[in-house]
Amino acid sequence: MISVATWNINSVRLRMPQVARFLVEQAPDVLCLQEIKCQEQLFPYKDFADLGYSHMVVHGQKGYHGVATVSRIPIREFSRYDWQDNGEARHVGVELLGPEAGALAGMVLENVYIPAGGDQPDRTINPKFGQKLDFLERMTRWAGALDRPTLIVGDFNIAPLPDDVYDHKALLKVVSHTPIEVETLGRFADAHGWVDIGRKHIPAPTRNWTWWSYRTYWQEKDRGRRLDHMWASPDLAAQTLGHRFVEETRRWEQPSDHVPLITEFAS
DNA sequence: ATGGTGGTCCTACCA
Repeated sequence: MISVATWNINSVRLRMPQVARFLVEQAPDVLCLQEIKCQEQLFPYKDFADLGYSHMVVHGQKGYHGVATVSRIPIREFSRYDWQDNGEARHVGVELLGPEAGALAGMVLENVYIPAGGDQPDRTINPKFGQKLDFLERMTRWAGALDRPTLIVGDFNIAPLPDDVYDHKALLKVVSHTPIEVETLGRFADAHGWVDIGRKHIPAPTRNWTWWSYRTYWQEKDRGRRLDHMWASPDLAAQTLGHRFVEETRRWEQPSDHVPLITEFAS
């Protein structure tokens, strides 16, 4: 069995103790991080190596965004797309290398941080919302040309299903759950036949939220959303053995506002 | 619940 995890960590340097605890307790073979919020030369390479994750591919940026994939299995950088066409570090892809990767050797693992999109769901008054939709359109064109088993994971910043939020009707006009975002994400899904691993193993309407606001009011009400996802090519999806999200990390000291997801594959 | 909290890096910007 090989396990792959994803976590929007909201500063990897600040939260390295939580990351270490997660790696020790859950022991995924590969971890994809989003919002590392540091340049590549400031990434805590030694901390990960000391934990056994000696293979690292980092796409960093000063202060904002940034993604990294760390692994106990050999990996090599495969891709680094700028789907927003503005230089922000929101993607890195790796290839899993054998023989440690077993049946997953040659699998491509794409780690993405889709833009949040600002507050107003109208591209004419909020350019960030337009950039989010354009980012998804570029991903869709890319996905239509894929020709090898791929797992795409990360913070999609969209909760697509009615049961992916605490109140479907109340959130229809809130960025992350608007019909235009859900439809645009749906076209991305159709472009490759992606399988939503979270909902394959935890079907709706069972709750599997991955994000809770830091704001006190929302936390007290326990109002979350499923913004983080792991989507697999159809052939790869047939190899999944299990999937879980580790909600308890949201209650740890000085937590990220997102929780990690883990998928297990037959190997 | 148009208020509110938290990150980076020092002044706003991003989520």
